[in-house]
Amino acid sequence: MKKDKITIWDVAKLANVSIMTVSRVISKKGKVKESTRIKIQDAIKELHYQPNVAARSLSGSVSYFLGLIYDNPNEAYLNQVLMGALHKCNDYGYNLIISSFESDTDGNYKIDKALIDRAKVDGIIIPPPLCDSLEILSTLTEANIPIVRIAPQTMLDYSPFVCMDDRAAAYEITEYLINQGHKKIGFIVGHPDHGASKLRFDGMKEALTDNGLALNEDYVQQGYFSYKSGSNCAETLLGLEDRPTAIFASNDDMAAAAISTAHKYGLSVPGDISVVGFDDVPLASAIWPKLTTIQQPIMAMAEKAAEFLMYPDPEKEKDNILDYKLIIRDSVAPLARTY
Amino acid sequence: MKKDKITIWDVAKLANVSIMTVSRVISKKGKVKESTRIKIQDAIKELHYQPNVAARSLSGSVSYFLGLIYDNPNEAYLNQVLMGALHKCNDYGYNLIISSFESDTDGNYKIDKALIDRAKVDGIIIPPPLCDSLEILSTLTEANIPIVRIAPQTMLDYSPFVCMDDRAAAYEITEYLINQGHKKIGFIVGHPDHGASKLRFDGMKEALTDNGLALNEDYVQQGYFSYKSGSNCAETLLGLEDRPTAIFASNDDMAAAAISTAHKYGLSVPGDISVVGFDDVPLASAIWPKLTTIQQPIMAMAEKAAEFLMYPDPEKEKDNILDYKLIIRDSVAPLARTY
DNA sequence: TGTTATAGTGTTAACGTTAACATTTTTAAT
DNA sequence: ATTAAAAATGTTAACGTTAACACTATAACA
Repeated sequence: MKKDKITIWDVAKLANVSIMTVSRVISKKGKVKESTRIKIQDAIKELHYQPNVAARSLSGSVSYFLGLIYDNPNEAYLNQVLMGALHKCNDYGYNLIISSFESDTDGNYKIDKALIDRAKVDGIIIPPPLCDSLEILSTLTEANIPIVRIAPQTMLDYSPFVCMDDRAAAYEITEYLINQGHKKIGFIVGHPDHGASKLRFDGMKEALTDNGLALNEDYVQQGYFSYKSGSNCAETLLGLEDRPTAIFASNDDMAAAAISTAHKYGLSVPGDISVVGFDDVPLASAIWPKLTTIQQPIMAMAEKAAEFLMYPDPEKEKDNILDYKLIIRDSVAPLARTY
Repeated sequence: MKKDKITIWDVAKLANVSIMTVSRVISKKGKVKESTRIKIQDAIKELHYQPNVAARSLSGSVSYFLGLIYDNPNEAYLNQVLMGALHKCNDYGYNLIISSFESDTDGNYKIDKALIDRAKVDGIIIPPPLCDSLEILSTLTEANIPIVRIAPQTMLDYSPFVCMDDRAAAYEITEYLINQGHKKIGFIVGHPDHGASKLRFDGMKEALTDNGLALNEDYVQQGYFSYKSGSNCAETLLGLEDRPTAIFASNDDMAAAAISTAHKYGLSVPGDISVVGFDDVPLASAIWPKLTTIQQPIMAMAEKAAEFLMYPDPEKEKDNILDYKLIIRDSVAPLARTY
């Protein structure tokens, strides 16, 4: 009694056309008279027909699969990328295949071509830090697979990408701190392998300079984007004789660590010390006080990346710098003036 | 100069057998003499041959795709499920297709059969809360798609599933609190739609009873697993004339909220009040003080679920209750005795 | 009016694999 | 040595779609 799988043939029969015409309608290629298109679309609806990906993929030049590869970045970051890509894929009838590319101890990536060959993906989305690995990029290019990178820092001419202006964002949040009266600003640098770390540091330094402030080397600590590294850096910063009145951590995890370290020292945040982060991951609003931070449009970047791959268009690809947003919450207080 | 796609034919020619024999080797079905198997496997390696999923899927009865559907559960939870499923899929040459099933305002799920029809998945992994929706389960069953549920709370006979013993875990962590001298224990209930909420509450009550303690209705607050709801409940609990000395929140997000609320009240944790959570999401160790909580084997559950789907085996499926772990960190202090 | 371009449609052969059945080879049993 | 059974391998036709080309109507022009 159960209906068998519905194929393009069933649709063709019902609409009284050939399967090729149906194919033209579903893949939006070639010309079909408006009236027949409607007839066919009605038939598709009536039968609840869904084209079979495997067949389309096998036969045609499009696989309807997009790949997303990742190394172990921040979990929340990955999640955002994932959700963004997923949404867009679902919208356009694509599927997303996710695969981890783990680096060996030397930081080299063993390229597992499985993803590539197995599913014949139409393109691959590459978030950081993978997007800055020449090894990966060249392998993919050789295999002739289109890629779109998310927030790459190097080799910007290598491929289409989407990003935000890290430098400008760091500049803005630093200036915000300065406007609140802070002059002694500690900075926790991000992971040296992530190009964004340098940009954020640059933006911060520039804001300092433009406001007539000098950079105090003691106030700069090298972190690695991890909570742990943030703790260590904050430990050093807060242990300083003449400690900063504000700390700018290059991501939220490290900022959260800084807050927690301050608490441990009996310092109130933002009463005794202000802290700002970067990224606006869920953690940022799950801690107390809630973090003032920069909201990265991570999901939007992933959506755009997916779009670029599904509908390549050199024109659109120039519109690839998305807006960040300064999110003011509770972790910064104006500096009480001291004479 | 570039080599064309390598197919089963190339392997067959190199190994000097028919394509069918090669097929038998790659899909591990049917009998092949050991010596020929080796010959073929060598050829596969030499050519870097990767079977084409689309073709296998189209031709055969196996699609090499597993589905994972989700409603918007806790982000960290989903991430764990995802990683677990992903790992196992990659290990066995499967691909994972992820799709969100959003409920409408009435809490009903509009079943989008796209996932099912489009990719012909071999099975679907269903985490909570979807795994307790009869609507979803019956649709999938009708469509004849194998499913494995993660931590379902109802209709346990409906399908294979993996879970942990929520009741026992809640019992154990409550008893831990009691052993630290706490008698006045506040409890923040989880979302009423998640069956786990009731189990955790039951475990808590049972521990109370077994230790000769009575349940104080004022100490029980209804939360919804969200940070916000945790804040509200903690607000009520801490505002009580005779406030509890410990709070057991049904998940980490709410526990984090409770800690943050305590801080806002000028209460030290765990000095003035102890807090425990449930789940051990990353947040649990990213806040200060670090949360004492129950570690759910979420990733392991997802891995097991994927395995069940890829290699169904009624025997193995009986071994489906995974171990939790009480993680003792810094958010609980023994109760100072007061006479 | 015929010619020519073009919009619209159809036919057939791939795509790379597995299912189902067919055949050959090996082993075991008399 | 003969036969039956089992093991190993091969042949062929799907699977559902699109590419490439072939064809037929319609429109546009001289």
